Amino acid sequence: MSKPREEKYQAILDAATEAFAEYGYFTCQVSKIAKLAGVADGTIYLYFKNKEDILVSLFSDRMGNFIQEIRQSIVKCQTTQERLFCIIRTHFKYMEENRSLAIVTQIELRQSDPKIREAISGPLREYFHLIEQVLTEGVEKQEIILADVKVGRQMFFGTLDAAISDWVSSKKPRPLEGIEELVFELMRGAFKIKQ
Amino acid sequence: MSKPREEKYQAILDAATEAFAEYGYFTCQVSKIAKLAGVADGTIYLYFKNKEDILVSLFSDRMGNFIQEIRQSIVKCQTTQERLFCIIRTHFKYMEENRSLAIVTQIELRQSDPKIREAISGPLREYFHLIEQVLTEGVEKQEIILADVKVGRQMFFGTLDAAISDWVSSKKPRPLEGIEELVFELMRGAFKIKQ
Amino acid sequence: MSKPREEKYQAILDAATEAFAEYGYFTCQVSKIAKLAGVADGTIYLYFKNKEDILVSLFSDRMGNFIQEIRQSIVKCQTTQERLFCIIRTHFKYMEENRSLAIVTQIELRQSDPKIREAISGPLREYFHLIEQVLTEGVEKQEIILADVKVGRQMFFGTLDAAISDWVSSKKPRPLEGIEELVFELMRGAFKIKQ
Amino acid sequence: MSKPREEKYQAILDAATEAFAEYGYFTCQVSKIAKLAGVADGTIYLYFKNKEDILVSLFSDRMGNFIQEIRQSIVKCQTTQERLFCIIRTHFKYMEENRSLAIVTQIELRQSDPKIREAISGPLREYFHLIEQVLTEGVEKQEIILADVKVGRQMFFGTLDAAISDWVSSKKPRPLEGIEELVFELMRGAFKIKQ
DNA sequence: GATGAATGAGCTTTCATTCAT
DNA sequence: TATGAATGAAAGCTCATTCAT
Repeated sequence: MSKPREEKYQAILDAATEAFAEYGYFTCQVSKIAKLAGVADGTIYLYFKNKEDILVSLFSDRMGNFIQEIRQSIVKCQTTQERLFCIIRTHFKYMEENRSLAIVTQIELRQSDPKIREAISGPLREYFHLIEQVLTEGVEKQEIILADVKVGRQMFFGTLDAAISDWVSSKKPRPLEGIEELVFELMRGAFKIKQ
Repeated sequence: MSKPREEKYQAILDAATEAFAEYGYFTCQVSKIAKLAGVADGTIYLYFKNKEDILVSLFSDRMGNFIQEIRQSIVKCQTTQERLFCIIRTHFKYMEENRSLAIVTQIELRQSDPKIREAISGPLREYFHLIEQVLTEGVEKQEIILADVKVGRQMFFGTLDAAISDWVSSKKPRPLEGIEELVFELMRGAFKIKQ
Repeated sequence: MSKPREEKYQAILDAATEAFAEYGYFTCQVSKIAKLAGVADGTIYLYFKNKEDILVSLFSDRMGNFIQEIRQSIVKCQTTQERLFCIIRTHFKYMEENRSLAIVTQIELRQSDPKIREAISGPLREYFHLIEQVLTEGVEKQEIILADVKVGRQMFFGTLDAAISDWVSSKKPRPLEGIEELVFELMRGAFKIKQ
Repeated sequence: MSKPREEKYQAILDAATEAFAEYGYFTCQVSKIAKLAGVADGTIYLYFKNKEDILVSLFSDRMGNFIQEIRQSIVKCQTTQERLFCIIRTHFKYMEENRSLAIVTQIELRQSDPKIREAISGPLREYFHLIEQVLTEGVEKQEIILADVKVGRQMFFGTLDAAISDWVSSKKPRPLEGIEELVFELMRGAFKIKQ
């Protein structure tokens, strides 16, 4: 993609993130995104097939980015304990820096429209898979104790997700940074990680 | 409310639960609910102010029910450990028996439309509060160790929520009943519950 | 179909005929038809699937009617000569009484949009078939001389069609009634009909 | 017009003929013509005022060509009989060699959009006039018998038009060349042309 | 002259809601 | 109370046309 094209593509995606976060996917008109992006309505359709494609692209682009960042962050970690803490920290940091994305994620992650769900599920599943890999490896290396990796992932992700959800819906949220340690402490107990 | 009126009210709410679960709130037309409930489109508006009111009523009615059931179930429990396990079991059992409600909960819990969110948040907050009460009491009685009750609740609820989410979106889910023990085992570790 | 439903259906079809005749299918907005029919835009869609369906229904309804009238008119005829004259007369009379339909026929008969063409071609082909039957019978009974029935039909129909076309596009057309004899006289020569 | 300018002008007209024939005037986007002509969308507007102007130009250019060819072909004819046969042959030959133009003619000849109709009617009327001239002269020279020249022209043109229409819409048309004689034989009878 | 990205007016269609019966 | 035909506002999307490069 050429430079200015890529820039406008990202500008529309940024605008969509903001707009979806504020109004929700269905309540948000395409014209609102266009206005926010500073382009004409029709321009949107030079970059995206339709409204749904904006949402889907938003996910693969932003979530892809997010997962990549997570991946990079754990690469230098030595132990499972470090890896888990690293994911918590990066997850919180990323969402804190991308509040609108966090909201959209919270909101649209569970769209029931099957078409949308399917399209969205890819990146999310990838993240789930990554977490499960870390857990599996931890079990193998006997760094953690865990009877069921899937349930472990559900707890791990569910906790982060619920924390974000609270943070997102709170008017005056305490910084997510402040609860990293608290969350990790719980995980340590759950996974029987030695001090 | 008179008997037959109450019955039709519930019939519409049942229909709405099914329909919202299948199509999602926005994608589901009021006429679909009407058809499923076996009433005319116009009749809906004799019982509900508008489409949004159906969703909101659905939540306060069904979630109210749910919370009441949870409350009843923990009333006979002696220890925090029992209470937590009881919540897990009842939560899973209720959702398993009301799959459509579970789906709607998953989907619409995070509506971004501020009006809807506000209306929905009531029952959910009540549930959060209940969990936090149990945790607080557990800390006070030194039955569990927990640095931050809110984060504890996030982990507790988030885990259940993520489990339901997986269960709901899976074509062939393993019964939730089967993971109660697994989930509880994690909680025991997290909250440092003695064996 | 119930009485009032049928009436409104016909009213919309009448309005569509007028509107298509005046503006052409593509240039005519659905809202114009609705206005002319005295109904709301949305009402149109209670009776027709979409804009195209209006055109298609218009054809099968009106052309069906037309062909039926032609059929009825020739039933009492004894000779091929009478039948041909009868078709000419009825064709002209019908179109003269349904000027808008005549225009729509002229205009949309040759739509290139394949979907529309296909849908429209049915009734027209039926008419062609009817003419060819009359000609074939005439040849068999030796009431006319004709080397090729299809070409004979092309001439017969083409002539009527061109006459209507002129009449339709003329501001001050001479009545079609006035040229029945002239047209028939040409046919008599072409088909070698004995005096 | 300069040489390369004229070439590009014709290239666009060629492309438009193909594209209109395939999709119809309204269904065909300007961008499709541009693509087919191998030029940018904007370039079209350096040669034509707007989409409508393409259609109109197409007609005056191509139909002008057609009529000129007809004119040239009858110039060497001695009798009305020869002239009529010559028109039939040339008409068929030209359309057979320019199938797309034939389609466009069939389709758009009867546009209801008044502006387009008016613009198109010029060349067509010229052709009508030419036919009528031949017929009038034939009557005057007593080579044909015809009560009404206009009706005569309607029959003559209508027949050719209907034949083309069939040919155009048929998947496997018999060559028009094959029906020249058949058509002429009918004309001979209609116009009482002596053998 | 040539380009093609950008524009935005205008279209078809949907669907929550109303109201005469 | 119940109905369901009718409403009409509103939204996604297309595409002829423009204009900066």
